[in-house]
Amino acid sequence: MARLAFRERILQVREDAILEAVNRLLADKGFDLMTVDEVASEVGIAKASLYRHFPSKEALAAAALVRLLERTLSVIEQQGALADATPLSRLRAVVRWALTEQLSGEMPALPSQNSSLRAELAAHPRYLDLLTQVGDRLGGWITAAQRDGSIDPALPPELVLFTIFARACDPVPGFLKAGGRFGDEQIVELVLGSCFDGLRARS
Amino acid sequence: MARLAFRERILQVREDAILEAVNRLLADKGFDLMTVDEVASEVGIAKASLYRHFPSKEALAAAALVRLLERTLSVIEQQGALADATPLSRLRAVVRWALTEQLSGEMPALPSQNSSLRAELAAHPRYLDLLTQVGDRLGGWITAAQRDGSIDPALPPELVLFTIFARACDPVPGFLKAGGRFGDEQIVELVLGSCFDGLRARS
DNA sequence: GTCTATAGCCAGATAGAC
DNA sequence: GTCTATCTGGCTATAGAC
Repeated sequence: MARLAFRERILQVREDAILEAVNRLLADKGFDLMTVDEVASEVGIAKASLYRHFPSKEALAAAALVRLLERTLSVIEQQGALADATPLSRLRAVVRWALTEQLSGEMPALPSQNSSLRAELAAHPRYLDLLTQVGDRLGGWITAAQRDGSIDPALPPELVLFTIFARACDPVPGFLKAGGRFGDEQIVELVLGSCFDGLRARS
Repeated sequence: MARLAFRERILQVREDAILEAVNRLLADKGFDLMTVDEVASEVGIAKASLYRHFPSKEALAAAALVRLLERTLSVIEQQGALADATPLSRLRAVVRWALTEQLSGEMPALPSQNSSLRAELAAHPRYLDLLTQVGDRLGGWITAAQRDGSIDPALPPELVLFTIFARACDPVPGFLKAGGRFGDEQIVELVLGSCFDGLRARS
């Protein structure tokens, strides 16, 4: 019994290593260009062994995205636990986290419009459930921020939610980093500012 | 001689048809998922004939992107010719055009980070030249708008330029469209507003 | 200069030994 | 359960007939 649990722990650790590699590769090249061979060699196991853990390349990516949503939820819960935070400061903190992850190469790219991954995700109950949870939590803060007047009450809440979501795959941080004039923290604050404050001057 | 010119016109028309098909497919599935077979069948010619016009799949996509930049420049010049326009209104108009193109499925997706297309584009003189021209023209308006106080003078001009560029591949319009609650014109104005005015309320 | 047919390659998935 | 070796299919690119 103890041996079995030990075995399961080993498996768990290996799956974590697999998903971390997938996560990095998804961030680096995206789903289409990521090959299962690369994943296997990065983890240091044979491709056939990967297919013992996950039935397909799509399932592999879906599991990595589920892991990402779980991490996102934990960030959200952490923010929710802060006693003196406002709805707006919580939203900003979540976006700041997403931008930081993206700049350190740990934020998977969105699957392209017509990818086989999209179909798999649309039928993946756990993924959809987590996505809904993230949307609900953020949505609650958004409407609260609109009630307290910090976020423009005239904006449809979906627009705000999607705009926040989209920061996770914003190409602007990468452009700024390629320019070389700014450090990562500066980039995060610049993009964060442009997202919430806009490009127009505030009087 | 007249026959030769005629022949060239035919070729030109065919190449236009090819590039339009490529443009649509790039918008729909992106470079990696677009196959040369699809392009050929959409145009109604054989794949081998395509390779008479363009030496590779990358060259095909590069030509479509050059065409996109040429269209962009013509929009810019059209805006520049308006006598009573302000720098800010010109920038808004260009972003509005890009969002409209994207919503009607005619804005190619950015090549993914590690694509073979990136390498080809980085060595494509005409592409780079056009990109610089677009950047210079928009950059001029941006600094002018910062001088007249309509765009926040504290923002680095690159940030503004990249943020404007990035609207062309913003996933938010697609999300809003999928939601079904808004028409295309509404979506364009909403995203345009969130880009320039930000999410926070303006007092 | 357009077609059909095919070469050559590469990636996802699997068989079968251990 | 992990490995090596292989199958299979699809894609880019080209050869060769007309």
